Amino acid sequence: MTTKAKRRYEPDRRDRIIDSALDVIAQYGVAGTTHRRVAEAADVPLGAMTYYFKGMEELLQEAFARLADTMSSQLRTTLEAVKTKEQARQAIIDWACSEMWKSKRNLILAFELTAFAAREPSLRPQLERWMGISEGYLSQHFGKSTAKVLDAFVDGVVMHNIMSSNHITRDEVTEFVQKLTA
Amino acid sequence: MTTKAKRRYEPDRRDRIIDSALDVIAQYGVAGTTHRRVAEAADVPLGAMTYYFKGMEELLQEAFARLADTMSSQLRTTLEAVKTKEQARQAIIDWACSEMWKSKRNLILAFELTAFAAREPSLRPQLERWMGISEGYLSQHFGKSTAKVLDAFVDGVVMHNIMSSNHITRDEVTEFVQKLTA
Amino acid sequence: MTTKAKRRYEPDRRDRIIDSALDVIAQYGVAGTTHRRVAEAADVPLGAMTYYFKGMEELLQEAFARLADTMSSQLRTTLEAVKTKEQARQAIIDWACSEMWKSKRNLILAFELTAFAAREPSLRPQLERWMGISEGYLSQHFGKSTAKVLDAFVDGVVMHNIMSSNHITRDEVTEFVQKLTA
Amino acid sequence: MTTKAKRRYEPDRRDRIIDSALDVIAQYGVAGTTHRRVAEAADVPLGAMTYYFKGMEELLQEAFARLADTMSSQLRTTLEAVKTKEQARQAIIDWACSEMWKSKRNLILAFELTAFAAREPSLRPQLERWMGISEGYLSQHFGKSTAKVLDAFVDGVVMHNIMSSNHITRDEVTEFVQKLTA
DNA sequence: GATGAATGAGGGTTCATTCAT
DNA sequence: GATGAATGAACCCTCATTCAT
Repeated sequence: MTTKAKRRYEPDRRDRIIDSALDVIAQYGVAGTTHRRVAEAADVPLGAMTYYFKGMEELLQEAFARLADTMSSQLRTTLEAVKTKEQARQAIIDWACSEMWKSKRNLILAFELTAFAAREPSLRPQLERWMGISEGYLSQHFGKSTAKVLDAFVDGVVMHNIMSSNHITRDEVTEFVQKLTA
Repeated sequence: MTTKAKRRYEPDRRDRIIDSALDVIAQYGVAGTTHRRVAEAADVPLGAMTYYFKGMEELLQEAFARLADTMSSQLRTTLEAVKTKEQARQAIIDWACSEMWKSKRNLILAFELTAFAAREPSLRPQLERWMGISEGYLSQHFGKSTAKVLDAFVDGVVMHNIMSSNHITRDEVTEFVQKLTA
Repeated sequence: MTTKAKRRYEPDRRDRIIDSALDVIAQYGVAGTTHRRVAEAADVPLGAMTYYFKGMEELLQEAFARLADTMSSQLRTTLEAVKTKEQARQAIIDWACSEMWKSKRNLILAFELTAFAAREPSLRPQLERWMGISEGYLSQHFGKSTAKVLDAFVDGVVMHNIMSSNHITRDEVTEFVQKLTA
Repeated sequence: MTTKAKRRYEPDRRDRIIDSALDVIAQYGVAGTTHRRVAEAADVPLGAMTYYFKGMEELLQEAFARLADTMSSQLRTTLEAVKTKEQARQAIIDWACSEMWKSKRNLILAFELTAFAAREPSLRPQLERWMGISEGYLSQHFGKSTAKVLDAFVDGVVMHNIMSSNHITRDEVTEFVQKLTA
């Protein structure tokens, strides 16, 4: 009878909380992320926060872990269909210019994650694995050096395009990927 | 015997506080940066924090402004002696492999800054100016596209080398800078 | 042995806090009323203050609202049994010489309230309602002018008797109420 | 050469500070009266506050003392020309309806003062003297009882007229003063 | 299992006051 | 004498966390 329906039998509350945590981090930064804000964003009672997570730390770690997972799998999806060197070039260009980076949300999260991971050793493996993905795929088609460098190049382009208003176009990316992999 | 010395008439305390703030940010992140921690790091009384700065916001902004300034001027120093295209190549390689990035401190700060600036529009200009420096110098020797891309490449290398344990060597950087600027 | 008892599930804590707030205001003035002092007076943890009240402002407003309520209802009790003009005279005299004003507490609070209300428009309605009560009752037995004036007279007597040591006696009050209502 | 002229040889700075203190009290209440606000209102350096006054307490006391003085002397001026009983009646009516009470400033100050004096015994004598003034003059023309009561009546009228929007008119005051002094 | 009322540590900030100049 | 830079105590308030239900 009350306006606020009781909320029971909700299997993936934990998941929803994690997603909401990422939203809150994107909006307020890790600095401004509080149990209260996340609870409200996820529409769960405050008590649920420490019921599902041992503490703020655990929540942040899981949130960033999920972020890394999500991005990794997107990247993987882009890369795993690759058969030829030319497809590899195309895939890496696609990724650099992906829609994913059009919204600032993901990049902000990536920066927050990076800064956070630098202080939270437990996140390092996840981060390294993520960063290793493209190298893994790329090294099937190019040398190891080229793979590393291509990877770094893409990261740089993404960062550059978000931070600066002087964008690098798809054509420019294409041109230089050609040069790097000639 | 370390009694609390009276501490008056100390010029450039403001400066010391800003430096300490950067130290604290590097260690605890913006999230964990508090007046109390900074005050202790700078060895000034708590009251000094809001005496010298209108509030936490102002302190963070000035800290990041200084960071941007410091890095900018280092970068400028590296680049301004450049006369020939070959020197430009060398300078950019030097910068990518600079000692500056050996300590995680600066990179962590750069990430915190970036994430913070994304939410603090007042920091954007400073950040953009910083990011534009190398492009400015590089475009005197290469085309505009190449300048942008070189810049992104260097950022990517730096980031890659900090985040991943699979480092890109100086030789590799050199090789690919050659290719990009051929 | 006065260890700090655990103190949960205590109904009407909010009420006790409000009462304690009035005590503190009476003793230290609004100027000297702090969360800490009230918390100690009410024997509740400091955190309870802003848990039960959005802020100091809300606490003060509720405290003064209660004061007005309490006094209003006492006044009403005194007046509502009145049937005849003579009873009305008696009631107003009773009120002027009421025990309520023997303790300075209530008068001090009344002054603090008045001064506070002058700057806090949200309290005005409550204050006006309070001031209108006796007029309402009195005007059933005397003219409107007389009601207003009787009201003012009583307020003046009360104030005078608290502030000055040269008291107005009950007999004197009686005599002049007779003259005013003759 | 600076825009802010040095301020020297200013004989009555202390006085100006006291006046400004009353302004600040009227605007913010004793609760909101700080050295900084008074210093700004008086346009004196902050350091002057504790140079001229031992502390906030002393400042408040002197401010309220001056308030009492000012009001007393105005009252005295109104009353001292009185020769006949009729003039005394007129004078007291004038005072009750005086312009002084038209501005809320003075009444607010009076309330703040009263509340403050109740807690600051050192102000009591001043307050009693003030309250005794009109009685002194009035008792030359009426009986002691009547004098006391007239005094209280006037105070009540003033208070009523400020606090309530249901004003007592001059005619009504006149009518009841006649009754009280018949 | 799940909740939300309750707590107290610690946050940013203000301010009366001190004291070297 | 007069100042204002400097201090630290105390302010209000937020929040992660606990625990009785």
